[in-house]
Amino acid sequence: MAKRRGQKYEQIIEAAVKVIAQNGYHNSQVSKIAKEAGVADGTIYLYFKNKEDILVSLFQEKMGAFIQKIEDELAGETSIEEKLLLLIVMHLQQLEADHSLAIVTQLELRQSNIELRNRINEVLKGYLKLIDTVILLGIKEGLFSEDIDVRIARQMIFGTIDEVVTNWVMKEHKYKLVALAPSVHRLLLNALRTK
Amino acid sequence: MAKRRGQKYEQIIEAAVKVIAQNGYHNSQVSKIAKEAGVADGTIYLYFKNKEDILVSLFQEKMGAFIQKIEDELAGETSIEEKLLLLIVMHLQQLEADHSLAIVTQLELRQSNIELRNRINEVLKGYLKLIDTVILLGIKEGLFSEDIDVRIARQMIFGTIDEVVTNWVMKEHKYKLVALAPSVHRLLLNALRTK
Amino acid sequence: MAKRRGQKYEQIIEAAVKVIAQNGYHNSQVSKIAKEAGVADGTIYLYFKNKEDILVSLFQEKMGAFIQKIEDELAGETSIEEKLLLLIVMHLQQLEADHSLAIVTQLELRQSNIELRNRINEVLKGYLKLIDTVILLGIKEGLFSEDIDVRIARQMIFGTIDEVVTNWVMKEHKYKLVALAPSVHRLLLNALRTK
Amino acid sequence: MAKRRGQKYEQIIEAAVKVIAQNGYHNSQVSKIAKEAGVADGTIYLYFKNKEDILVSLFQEKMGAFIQKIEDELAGETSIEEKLLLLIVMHLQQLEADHSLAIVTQLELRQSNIELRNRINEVLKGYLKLIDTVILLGIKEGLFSEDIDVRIARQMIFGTIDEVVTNWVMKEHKYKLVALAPSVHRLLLNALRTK
DNA sequence: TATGAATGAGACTTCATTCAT
DNA sequence: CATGAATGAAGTCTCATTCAT
Repeated sequence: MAKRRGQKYEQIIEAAVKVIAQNGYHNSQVSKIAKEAGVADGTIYLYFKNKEDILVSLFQEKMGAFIQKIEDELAGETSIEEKLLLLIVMHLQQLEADHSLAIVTQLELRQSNIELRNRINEVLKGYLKLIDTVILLGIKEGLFSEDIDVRIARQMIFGTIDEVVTNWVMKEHKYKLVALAPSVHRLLLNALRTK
Repeated sequence: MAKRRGQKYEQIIEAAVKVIAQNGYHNSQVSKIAKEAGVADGTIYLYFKNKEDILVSLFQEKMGAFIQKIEDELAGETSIEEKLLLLIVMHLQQLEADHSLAIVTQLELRQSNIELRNRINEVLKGYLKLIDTVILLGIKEGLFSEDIDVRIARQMIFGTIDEVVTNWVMKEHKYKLVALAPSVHRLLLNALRTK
Repeated sequence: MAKRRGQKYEQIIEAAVKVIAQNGYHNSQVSKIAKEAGVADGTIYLYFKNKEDILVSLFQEKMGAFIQKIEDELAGETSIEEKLLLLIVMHLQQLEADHSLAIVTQLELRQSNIELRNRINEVLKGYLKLIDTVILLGIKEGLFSEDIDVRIARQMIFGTIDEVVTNWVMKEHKYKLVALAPSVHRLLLNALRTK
Repeated sequence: MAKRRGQKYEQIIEAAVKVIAQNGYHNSQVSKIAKEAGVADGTIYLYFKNKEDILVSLFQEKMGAFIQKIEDELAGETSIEEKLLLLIVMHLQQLEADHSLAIVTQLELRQSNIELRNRINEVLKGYLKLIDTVILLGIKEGLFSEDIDVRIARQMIFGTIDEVVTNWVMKEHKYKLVALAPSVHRLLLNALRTK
């Protein structure tokens, strides 16, 4: 099986997001995904090595685009403050724009086994590096304190945004997520800013 | 089945922590836990309604003690700064003291289904309230800004500590966890403090 | 899974022989065997490691008894001629007495993969050694020529009897198998006898 | 689908022998044979009705040539003894000359289902008739005993040679096969010869 | 209370065959 | 003639839970 891209590849990824968001990770049989994608069960295996590969690919595709977008936007901003705000806004925005994807990334994909989790983390590394870049730039420009432990700061930024999104998902998207960006931004900026 | 404490009840809980930490959530069969606990498979069902109930009970027992300890200690402290530091230190300390438990709470139990996750969150509420108390007290005493969104602040505090612990677990406990408390404390305090 | 013996173990073996003889090797699903044995599918796996293990065990059990019987009888006979006749008669007799077993050993079990075939051959070794013993004794007593290549002689004896049985099975047991023993005996004896 | 010979037909047959000898019967998918033959999967079905048809055709082609050769050679010989020797020698020789084919005929094709086995036996009939001819001629000429049961004698001859070849294949061709011909010949001749 | 043998539902994946191009 | 992407049926095995002892 050489991995192939193509229309069906996309169809299956989209179907997987939808089916997993709707039925939960452990109740998302390959046959269900195939049906939703409008292909035969066996066709899945022409595009993916196995079921787990669907999930990893899903995360790679979606997260890849996610990171790329943020990266592109960040390049345009000049001030650190705005860079941080933009990062938060876009993170929240992209997940708010796709409820199914939010459910999958915040809840369902975390039910996977450790091995899959590690592969997901591999993909996440790109995003974490982006965060590091902003922190380091902030320190360099004197906006953030030199004493900051970059690793801990990154864990704070990611941990905070992630927790905010997860709470929103578990509250079943009952409120506007992006609206929380300013509060989050203020807190994180405060945390890092030189006093 | 009337739930009942007893020596075997404890034995099974401890066995579950050990087995899950060692074998992973999805490879921790009831029979394995029973064997580790030194009881027959059927005996499990005299003490727990089903497998999920073992996990919820595990979390309740361990987290209950966890929260209680923190609550007790916090009562003794006077300054907000020290209360926050204590909360962080104890959170890290307790998990660092029990690697198996850390693996189970940070990684394995998150592989459970949504329903179980909700029941776990129910247990977590006690801890989150504790955090809220500290924040509200800080605001009341004028140490923390009045503009703070308490919910977001709580999510930042919990999200940050949780992310720090998870990273430590995934790095296989290669460094001292409590040693990170001051850094975490400084960042979080900064975030909340009136400027 | 520690292999257990017991009533169910026997039941499953017998059911397997019957089902395989009736439906053919490749159409004998575990569920079919379980049903015939009057146990649940899962029960099979309390007694056998996997499906292949049923087949190997089946062969070991049946062939073990088969060889044992022949060995016991042979011990009683004195003359080589009669030993050889007895071996042929018992081989034919035992398979004629159990048509299902004959179908399974002559046709169905040979459809198994090489690995299983090797394990089956391992069991067969006991029988082949028995044949060797007769040949060597015959040579020692001067009845059989010293020039005989024991290995080839053994292959002739086994190959001939096996072919005779297989033909009988494929002709659907239309004639008396043991009735052929004298003819087979005469030919094989002639082949080996000093001239 | 009118069956038709042609370059590709041969290619596919040769590919099947090679693939089956290398990968085993149950691991020889149509796609693997197609790839080895250098044609598309679908092309197989322009030359063969289905997968089984490849195997039967393979056996027919190879065995047909096999029998023809032996038949031709036998015609030239005058004495019965030499005819029998020739038959043995050629049988061993042809399989020794093509290890892949030997593996396929002695081991792999026997893993096929009963139906296929029957069709293979159909092809074998030509060979068995050839053996019968030699036996009958021997009896007619007074070299072989009149008491001989021709069917049993044929089964002995074929069973013996077949067993000898199978043992050679399973010992992974570690010794010279044709070298065994004299021993086999002596035994079989002895068996049949008038005393 | 305690045991542990027995149950049986449920899903991933393979691969021979087809057919539109 | 030739291709190869797509199909979809079908089977082994695991493991939470029960219940007779």
